[in-house]
Amino acid sequence: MSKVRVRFAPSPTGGLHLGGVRTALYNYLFAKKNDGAFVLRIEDTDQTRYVEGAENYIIECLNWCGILPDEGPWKPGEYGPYRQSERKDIYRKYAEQLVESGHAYYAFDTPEEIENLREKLKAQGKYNVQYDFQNRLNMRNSLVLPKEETEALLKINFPHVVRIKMPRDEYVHFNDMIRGEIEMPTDGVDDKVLLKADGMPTYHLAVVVDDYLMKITHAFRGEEWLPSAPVHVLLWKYFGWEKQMPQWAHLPLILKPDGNGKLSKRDGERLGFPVFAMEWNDPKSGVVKGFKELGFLPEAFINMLALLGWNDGSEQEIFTLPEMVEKFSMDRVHSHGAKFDFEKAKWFNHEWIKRSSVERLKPHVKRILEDHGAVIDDENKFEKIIELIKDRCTLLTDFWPQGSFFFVPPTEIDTSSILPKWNENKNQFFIELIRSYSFMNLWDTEGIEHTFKELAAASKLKPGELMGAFRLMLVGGKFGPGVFEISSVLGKEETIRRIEHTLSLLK
RNA sequence: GGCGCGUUGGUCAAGGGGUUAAGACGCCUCCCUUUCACGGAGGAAUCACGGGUUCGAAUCCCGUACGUGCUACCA
Repeated sequence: MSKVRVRFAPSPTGGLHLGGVRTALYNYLFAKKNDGAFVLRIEDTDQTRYVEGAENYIIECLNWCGILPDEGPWKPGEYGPYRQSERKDIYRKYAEQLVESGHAYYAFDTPEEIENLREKLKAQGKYNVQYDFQNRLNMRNSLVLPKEETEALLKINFPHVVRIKMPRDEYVHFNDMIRGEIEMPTDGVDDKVLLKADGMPTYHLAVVVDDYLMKITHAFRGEEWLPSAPVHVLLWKYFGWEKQMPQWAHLPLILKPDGNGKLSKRDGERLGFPVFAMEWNDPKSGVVKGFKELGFLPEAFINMLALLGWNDGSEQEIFTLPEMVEKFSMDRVHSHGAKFDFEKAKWFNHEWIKRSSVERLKPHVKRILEDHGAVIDDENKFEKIIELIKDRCTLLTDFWPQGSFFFVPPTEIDTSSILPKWNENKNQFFIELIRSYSFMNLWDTEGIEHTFKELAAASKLKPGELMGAFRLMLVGGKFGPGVFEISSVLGKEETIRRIEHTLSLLK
């Protein structure tokens, strides 16, 4: 058997959304699992939808996810070029080959003429308004025109397209790795344009020619392609490449969390969660944040995505990329769509943060804290802080609200929570605490706690009555790790300073 | 409208003739913690509907409903 080769073939038309990343991920997993090659092919045949910068952005996203392809426009292998626009000259020859063999034809109809056909058929009450076997003989194409006229039109380069001549009353069979044997009637599909008037191929022609030329063995794409699959299968057959046709797998859709339909960029804006992997700056509509900017770890992001439509049959939900490579199989991918659940996505991230080492988290957290103006001058302290608060961070961005008090004294100290029970005894306790603390030489958690509790006992106060206040002084609120640990990280001077500050507020 | 694909708690899902129908998210209760989380123990909640086949159906078959996709010189 020949070497496994798969491809991810996005159009550079905008941000890379969840569904796209998942398709790329499944391609990656399948390729690695089978010791094959993962190819990136840019499908930029629609020049009207082309967006500057989208290609590099896609590569950056894949890189962030850790699933960079083995071949692609930036890293050519032996099957380039990897942009379809740069392969333009290849396609015409194949389209003409099809015309010669009688499986395709030239069509000279202008867009207006086709529109007229649609209008006419609609007026007749017909629902199937298609350029197909029922109508093609009424149109201006090489099927009805005399041979000389066709040739004359081609000679003067009259705008034309090449259309496939879909057979009538036939069934196309093929095997889908997820859905099994599929049988589809050819009647339902119209005579798809294969080569456009501008000389560019449509998806239908390009995908077949390129998959063939690039020796693709397995072709994975979204479920939305299923209805036109007969066109592609027929093309493989008409070209005489049937034996090399890749194994198909049509991936389930990722759906909106609430209503119905495919997840779209708009849904993210509407429901308040990202749909892109990384921030995308659209030339027209502006900047849209991605999972990365929101504080997702790439490991968590792809883990979550992989499980949206696949599982290994066990109860395991947290997988590293190598684990997924090992466990992945296309026949365990679902045949039905899944609604995206942002809450669950965040759970994956939380799990990953909890399980990640301080070392792994360090660069991310450092960036986030420094963005808020924190100065990290003590590596040991910094590591200790991460260790102390990582369990309570769902997103990487939470490290700031959860840890800012380590770097900056709390600006808001809500004394109202302790004021009702505040009295002179407590005030006196903290005054003495400052004194005791100032005499301490070894500033460690145990010592801080011991001193605190001993003094509390001497003052005939319960530690519980005092710790809330102590926490408030250090943190500014009712949250965070143990107070004595916080104090030990903060240092003696800073601890005393914060006690004094709050005491002054309570006067 | 036509054609395709699908349907297990609110969501992700395991299970593919005999199960008390796993597990996870979310929600609720309790424990731990003199904070907030983490962690632990519980709880509520599911086989779309109707017919078959079968001793027996969530599981196989047929309908229906619902959802979703396609129906472009877009991918």
